[in-house]
Amino acid sequence: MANIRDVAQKAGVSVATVSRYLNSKGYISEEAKNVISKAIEELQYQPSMIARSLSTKQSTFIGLIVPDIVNPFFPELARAIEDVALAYGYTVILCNSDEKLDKEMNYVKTLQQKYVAGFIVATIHKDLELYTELDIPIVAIDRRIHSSIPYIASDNREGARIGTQHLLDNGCKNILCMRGPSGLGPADDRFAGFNDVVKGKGIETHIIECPFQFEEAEKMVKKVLQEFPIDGIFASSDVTAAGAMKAAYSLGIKVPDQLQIVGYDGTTLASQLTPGLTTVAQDLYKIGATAARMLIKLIEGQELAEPEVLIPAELLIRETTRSGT
Amino acid sequence: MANIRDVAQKAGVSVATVSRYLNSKGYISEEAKNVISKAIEELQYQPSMIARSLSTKQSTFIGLIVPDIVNPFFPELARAIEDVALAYGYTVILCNSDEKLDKEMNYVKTLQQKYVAGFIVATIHKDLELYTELDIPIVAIDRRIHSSIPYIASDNREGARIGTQHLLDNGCKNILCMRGPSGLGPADDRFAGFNDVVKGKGIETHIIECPFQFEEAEKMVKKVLQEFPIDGIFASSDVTAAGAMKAAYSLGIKVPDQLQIVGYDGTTLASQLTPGLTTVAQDLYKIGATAARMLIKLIEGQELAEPEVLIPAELLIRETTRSGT
DNA sequence: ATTATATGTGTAACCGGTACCACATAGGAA
DNA sequence: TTCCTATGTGGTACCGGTTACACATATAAT
Repeated sequence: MANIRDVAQKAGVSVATVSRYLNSKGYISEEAKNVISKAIEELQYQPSMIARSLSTKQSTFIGLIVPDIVNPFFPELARAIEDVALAYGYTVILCNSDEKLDKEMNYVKTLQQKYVAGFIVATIHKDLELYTELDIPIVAIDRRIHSSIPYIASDNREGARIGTQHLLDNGCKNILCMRGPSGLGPADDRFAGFNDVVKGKGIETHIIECPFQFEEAEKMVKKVLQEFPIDGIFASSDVTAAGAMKAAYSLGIKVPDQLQIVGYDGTTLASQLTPGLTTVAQDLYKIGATAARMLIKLIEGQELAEPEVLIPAELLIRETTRSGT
Repeated sequence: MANIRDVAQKAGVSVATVSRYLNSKGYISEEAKNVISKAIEELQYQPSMIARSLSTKQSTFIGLIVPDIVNPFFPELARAIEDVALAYGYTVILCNSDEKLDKEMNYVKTLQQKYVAGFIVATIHKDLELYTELDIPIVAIDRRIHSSIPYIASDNREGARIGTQHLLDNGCKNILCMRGPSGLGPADDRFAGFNDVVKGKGIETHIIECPFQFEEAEKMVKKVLQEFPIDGIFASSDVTAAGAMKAAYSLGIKVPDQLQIVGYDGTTLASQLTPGLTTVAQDLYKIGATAARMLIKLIEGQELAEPEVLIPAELLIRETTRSGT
């Protein structure tokens, strides 16, 4: 492949001039521009980003660290990030951490060696020096890392309020809340939102703490349904809501006639279940896109208007709640 | 950050020796090893992959080009690829092509500029010079690109045979085959497998061509179910099978009592539906891991034992077919 | 004693860009 | 005329590694 010196020679100018042309920096005559662009064309020259990175100590790589891309929450996020990254000329490196600290640390180190320009991170590890002491821009998605690190997520508390209110509006009096793992920011926020709405309304509530896992959720819900006359379930993810639907089905409980269910996340899973799952949708694409835009701003040295942005959630009414039928 | 010259100076040796130490190449005395490793420790030295890449014209980046990571088929694949890449010291760059030729070309060019070591590609564009003339290793997953390019996929034809046979074994006499887009390799293979089994058995068959899309599938199936007394459906993806389940539900047709359904892919979706979807599972993780291992072999200059590997598919019997209940 | 071979180390060119600095020229201001 | 500034270009050190080559020295083989 041709290099900048080949281009310079062919065009009859110096490498400095070619470099200026490539970066639109400094003065160049129209004549030089023409002759250089022709040379580039003829040689099919493509500048080496590696050489550029070595020289400028900058790169156009963005490291994306997520727990597991297989979790249906993350692909859409990744997609959004990739889309805006591409638009700005960046490429995305995918890293699965399994929430393990050593994998995260390993990735951060490795990618620093490769001069990544910045990180977008979803992690449960808070206040880590690994992140706070990083000299590269970083933004946190879904889960807050530290007050000094910009954070983008859905407005989980408000979303949970909307979902819970929907259950109340549909006449539920005996509600099961399947909260997510306590200590996990979004799960706590959603649980708080649920409580905000339910408090002091004379509603009977049952709380169980479910991991974001289908089989586990199904089992736990089955037990509760056998014991109590539950007429509404607020699940803190679509996956666990799907587990609840299966539990109801296996007990012969009709959804939504006898039991109404609201999920959370707005993943495609919710739309593909039968009956369609009413769910509080996070605008995952928007979260991802916003995160990417914020990171790129930071990379390019701009100030952030808002160090923390919450994307509103939206209720998608389908067939597991009555007003949807 | 310290560089190799700092290390050399601190250790009292030359950069060449340090480089040899880092790459375990050539002769180095134990004494030199000790003094260098101490210097590296003290300076917290981390070699720059960028500089190394510039010099060697190699990198440890792998470009992964998929149509859309949001398609539930790809995250597991990506995950597997990422896992083995990590184990071998590579990192994965995620690219979504939307099956668009210009996006693919753009990515290939961009990543070449960044010296990626190789590509793993799922594309519908066949026989493209873009890929066949590439001077970087490349492997194709799921869809064949060209006979000269190694290919890893599930054994779609055999998988379809297994799934279809299961329907016959359960007594289906009037089967709807929801085949995927014609011209798409895996879809054609699955359709062929279906025909292999059904041919000459006196079974009534109906064929519709469905995109891999939920709503579309639901609509098309609904129409067919209203017209014909279908008792079995072979869908060529889990997503379209989910659509079929919804169509049956909306018509009051009981699954599996009146209608049995077999999906394809073995995505988590299939396990989370109610009732659980019987499906022909591709071992996506194995496909991805195999692809990554093959690519890395190529990158490292080894020969491939098999230029084409088919991973066997497996029937997961759940509740949409009768032997599963 | 001579030659071959294994072991061990250093010098410096090179990868392909960037950017600082020097230098040239032209036109306008003092 | 002299000085200043805007415009335009070139030479080259530098980024941080790799590696070919030269050059040792020690030991074994002839």
